[in-house]
Amino acid sequence: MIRNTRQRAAVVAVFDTLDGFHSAQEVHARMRAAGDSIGLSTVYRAVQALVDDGELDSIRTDNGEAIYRRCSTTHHHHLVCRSCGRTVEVEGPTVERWADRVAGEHGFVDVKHTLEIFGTCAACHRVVNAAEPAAADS
Amino acid sequence: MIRNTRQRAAVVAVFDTLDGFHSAQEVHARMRAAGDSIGLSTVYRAVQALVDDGELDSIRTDNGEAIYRRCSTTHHHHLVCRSCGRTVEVEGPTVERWADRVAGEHGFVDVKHTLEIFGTCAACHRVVNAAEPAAADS
DNA sequence: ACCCAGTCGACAACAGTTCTCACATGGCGC
DNA sequence: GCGCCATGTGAGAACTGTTGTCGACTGGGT
Repeated sequence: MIRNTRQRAAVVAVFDTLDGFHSAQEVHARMRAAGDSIGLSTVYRAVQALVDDGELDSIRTDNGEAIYRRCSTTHHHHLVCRSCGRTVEVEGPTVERWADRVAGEHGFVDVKHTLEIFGTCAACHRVVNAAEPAAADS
Repeated sequence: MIRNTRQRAAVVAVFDTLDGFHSAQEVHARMRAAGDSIGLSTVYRAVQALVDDGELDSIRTDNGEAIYRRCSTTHHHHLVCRSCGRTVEVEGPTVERWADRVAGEHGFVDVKHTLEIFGTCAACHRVVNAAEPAAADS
């Protein structure tokens, strides 16, 4: 039997107030910061249960950390500055359709995708150029 | 300067004889099994160097392990079956253009992106359906 | 041959995740 | 409402994959 505990509800509540992907550790830190006493293990367990239930979506970051998000939130992607980390959320119906179509053509069902765009934002690009005025290396 | 060492060549050689994705640890084990004395750190370093050079392609498995494979240099994306791991390489000029355009609109330069499509391939979907003929759970 | 920067490899350190186990508690029968 | 007990909790240990450290080694330019 699955019990309805304070902690599990709290984890759900956190994801309700957040948009986008967040790691289990981040959620745990947030709850602790908010004065909510909860164990890290419990966050992991709750998050996994939620993924099992299909209420959360999980992917892995580049460094192997698992991040989760509420499924129902609007689907979007991230445009991340590789220098300062600034993130812009972008939507792309074009991409969604393309991904679904391509997957379908290969007989795949229940399709999800992850797309992250990395670049250097205008501000950081200026800085880099200033630091290396004439990049005539080697 | 990048030196041409026995170990680095050996790692490349291993990937030449393998198809599909393989973890650094697996490559290390394989080399050791083949009587090739090499350190785990060295395998990691070699593999990362190869990824930097664009000679290997890396993604993360579901449990956070990094896996690599020899990769054609042409830019493409992966359509991965979340059940059996079967991978199809797909290309999408549409997506490339979309990503560049969106990034440009936000002032980002030197843009790269990662896109992975996950789904259940036709074969695995049949198996799942067979295993749960009438999903009247609870 | 000599030099030395780049490399190697055993091992330690580290981060994220999972496991353990004693204790707490939700929910059911009463 | 009360008690039982299966289930959940939480602190910390353990585990796993990866990265860092550091003394020894070596490829290759001179």
